[in-house]
Amino acid sequence: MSGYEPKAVERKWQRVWAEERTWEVANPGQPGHDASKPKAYVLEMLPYPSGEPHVGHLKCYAVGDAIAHFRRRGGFEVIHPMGYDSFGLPAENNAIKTGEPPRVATERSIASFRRQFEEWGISIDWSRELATHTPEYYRWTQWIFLRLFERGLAYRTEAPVQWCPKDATVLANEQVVDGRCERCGTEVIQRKLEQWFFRITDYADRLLADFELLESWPEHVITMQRNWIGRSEGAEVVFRCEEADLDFPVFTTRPDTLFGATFFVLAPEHPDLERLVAGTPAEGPVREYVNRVARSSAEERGAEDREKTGVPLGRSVLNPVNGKSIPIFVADYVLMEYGTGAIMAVPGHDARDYEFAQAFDLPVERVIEGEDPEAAPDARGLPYPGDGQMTNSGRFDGRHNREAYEEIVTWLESEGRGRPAVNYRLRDWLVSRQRYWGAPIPVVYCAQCGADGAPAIVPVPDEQLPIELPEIEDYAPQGKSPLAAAEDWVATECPRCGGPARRETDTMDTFVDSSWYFIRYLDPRNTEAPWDRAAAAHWLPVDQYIGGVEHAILHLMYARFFTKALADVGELEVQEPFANLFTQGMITRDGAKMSKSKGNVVSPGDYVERYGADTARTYVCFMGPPERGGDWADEGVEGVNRFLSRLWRLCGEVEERTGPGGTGPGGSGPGDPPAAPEGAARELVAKAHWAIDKATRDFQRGFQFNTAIAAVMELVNDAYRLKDGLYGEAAGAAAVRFAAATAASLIFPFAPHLGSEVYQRLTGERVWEQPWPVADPELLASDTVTLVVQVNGKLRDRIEAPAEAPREELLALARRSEKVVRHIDGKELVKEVVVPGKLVNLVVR
RNA sequence: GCCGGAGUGGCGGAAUCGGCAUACGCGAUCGACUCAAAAUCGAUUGCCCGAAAGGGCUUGUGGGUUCGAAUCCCACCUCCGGCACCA
Repeated sequence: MSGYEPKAVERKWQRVWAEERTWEVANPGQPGHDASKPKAYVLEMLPYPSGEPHVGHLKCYAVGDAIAHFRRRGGFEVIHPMGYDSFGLPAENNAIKTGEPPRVATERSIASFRRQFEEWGISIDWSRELATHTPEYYRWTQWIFLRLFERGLAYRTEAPVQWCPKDATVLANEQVVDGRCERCGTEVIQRKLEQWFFRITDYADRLLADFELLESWPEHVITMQRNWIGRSEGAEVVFRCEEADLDFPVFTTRPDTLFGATFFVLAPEHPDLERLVAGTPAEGPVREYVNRVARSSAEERGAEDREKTGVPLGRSVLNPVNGKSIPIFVADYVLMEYGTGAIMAVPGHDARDYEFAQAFDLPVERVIEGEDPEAAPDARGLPYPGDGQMTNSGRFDGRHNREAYEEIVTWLESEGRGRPAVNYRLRDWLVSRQRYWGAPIPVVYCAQCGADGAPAIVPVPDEQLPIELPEIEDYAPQGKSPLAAAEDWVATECPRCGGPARRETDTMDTFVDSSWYFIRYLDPRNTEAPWDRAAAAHWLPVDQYIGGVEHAILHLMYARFFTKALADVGELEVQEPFANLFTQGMITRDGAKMSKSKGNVVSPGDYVERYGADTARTYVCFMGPPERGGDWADEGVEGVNRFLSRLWRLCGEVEERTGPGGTGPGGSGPGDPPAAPEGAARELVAKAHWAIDKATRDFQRGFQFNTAIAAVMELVNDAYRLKDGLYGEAAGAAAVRFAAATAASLIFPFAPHLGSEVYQRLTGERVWEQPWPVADPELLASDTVTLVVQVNGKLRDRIEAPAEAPREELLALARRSEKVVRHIDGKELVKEVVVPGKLVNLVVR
């Protein structure tokens, strides 16, 4: 066995795994299914295939694969599939630029991803591979759309939506970041358009409540989703405008401050504005203001510290609690998207309303006693957002606001002027896109079936699915989907009346595709149904999901919504898709996010080529705790490569000095530890058991791979330190062989090729077929311990002491120490603290 | 502003229950091997004083609890992430 040449070794084992289909698992009832084992579904987020995989992919799949291997050897039947999220804008934008059809570029990229995953040696069940852009897959995406449509969970309506002018498509709220398109960074504009939505808001409460059902998710991901859903409890209160004969409901979380409402504000987009000011002197100024707001960007409007602007309407509403008439304004600090697009303004107890009142010289009234010394610019200590005794509030005066809260709402309800209400920040999920490279929405528009001049929306029957994407020439969007140009495809027959109809030309957001792929893996070749229910019931939920934290809201929330909706439709038996979630941190280079423009992109392929996949994989797991980010350092890669080479050479030396590993079965065969080791042999065998124990606990405790790998490094270091004194006798040689085989076994989840090779050479066995090793508690314990002796809490000496020594003996040992004597001599001993097996602390004065 | 997370050697990081701070890796220095270099093997490596023995200091800052604090409590500072005119 010569020097460590990863290429040949890695290819050798990859061929074995491919030929023997080592990582394939069968569904219950199929041949090859092992019903004796508990199942474990280990899944990494599927990649979006664009270009080549980057280091983020390497880390995600290296981490996931380590978990999959650990679970397999822990006795689980592990399903570990792979697929591609292959619809989406980048491929289409590339098509617009180059004329190359998106399918061609996408499939080329998929081939490249698949090749690299194989080169990395990821243990994937390739029989379950899928790609979301294939008709075999999106047929069922469309099928699910129809189930949601039947239930009223998919609907089409006109609404103000976020439009990206560059990508010429609408975006989901979640895809707008700081007023800009998440993908291309272009400022989005608001447009009023007919679009398709999924009614995710119906599930807001369940999405919140069912965090309870999750086993282990990072707390911050749950918090982010909770904030995104943004549930607030309060009341809806109706303010009446007599002059215009209009009722204005508002949402408030503070009905206890109703008596302090001194004005009223509508959002510039409020539909009743026009009616309120038509033919009045305010008409001109209001229209001008609304237009100015409409022209301003979301970014400008949302800017912090922005001065409050607005225009009075010259109209007023009645405060339902005291009948006071208060003026109406239009102002852009009120958002049409939240609540009812109208607010009651309580400047005495709300900072924003206070600012507006200052700018427009409006009265500020106190209705809650108390003050906030920091936040209050006003001499009276207003605005005061806190709690306290009510005042200026009619019959509620003197009551504590929290106590009176419900009573006020009940009273309003009895008057017909209000009711308890809950509001969410979450909006319905806008799923239609005016783009080509996505799953067509399976409905047609039929004028004949329609009424009042509006065509009817007719769903395509299941048996006509999939509605396949037509081939087209020009992928550039022109404000409507490029599909609209495929006239032959658009013109169709109404499945209901048989008359002429036109197909929907929008396609679905790619997040729809990725909201259910983890179920399709369970039965990926089914042509009769999206999945077999028994198969889904067996494998779901995903036991361990792994991916980037950037999907904390979008993908993870959509997938949760889909799972619940599909359970409601009767297709699934679980309420939550992912029982445990692990989010890996991002790898940076020179402290910066990798990007082509910065020229700091690390290509995994280069490192796999130079050092081998095992080194690259082990390195990304060794950089630091995998949930945290880390900076890529070439020196670190070399350090890991050095360690793997050391293990490799140790294996070669063991073979040379003690003969080749047998091919016999286990038992007391090669690679087993000596029966009763003594001295250095015992020390090394004990170290191996320590490493087993440490690595096992690190795996179980949140995947602390960096310290698990460090433990194996320590084992190899000790083997190097001790080996030359051990080869001479049989027990010593067996100890070295056992140490090296154990290191191979423990490193296998990270470096599967080297782990397999070394383990086989030393033991004749296939490491992945061996159960995960178990540490022998007897070898973990040692006869003596290092007793730490402190004087007044300061370390003064370390003494070897019998592990089981009683308190008195430890104290005697401590007091006898010269180094200790020096510090206690001539002083009064005040206290003696003894922690058996660990430490003695002598307190003197 | 609100909600999370984190501050430990020259660097990445470890210390899992309040008990040896700095495991492991990188880097650096020295030695062995070599004609030489690389590779490899071995030793040293928190800071300060000291020739040494030894002593003092050290986990963002300041205080507290405790025989004992990186770890618990209080106040503050800095950095990172998320949300942000959400009524």
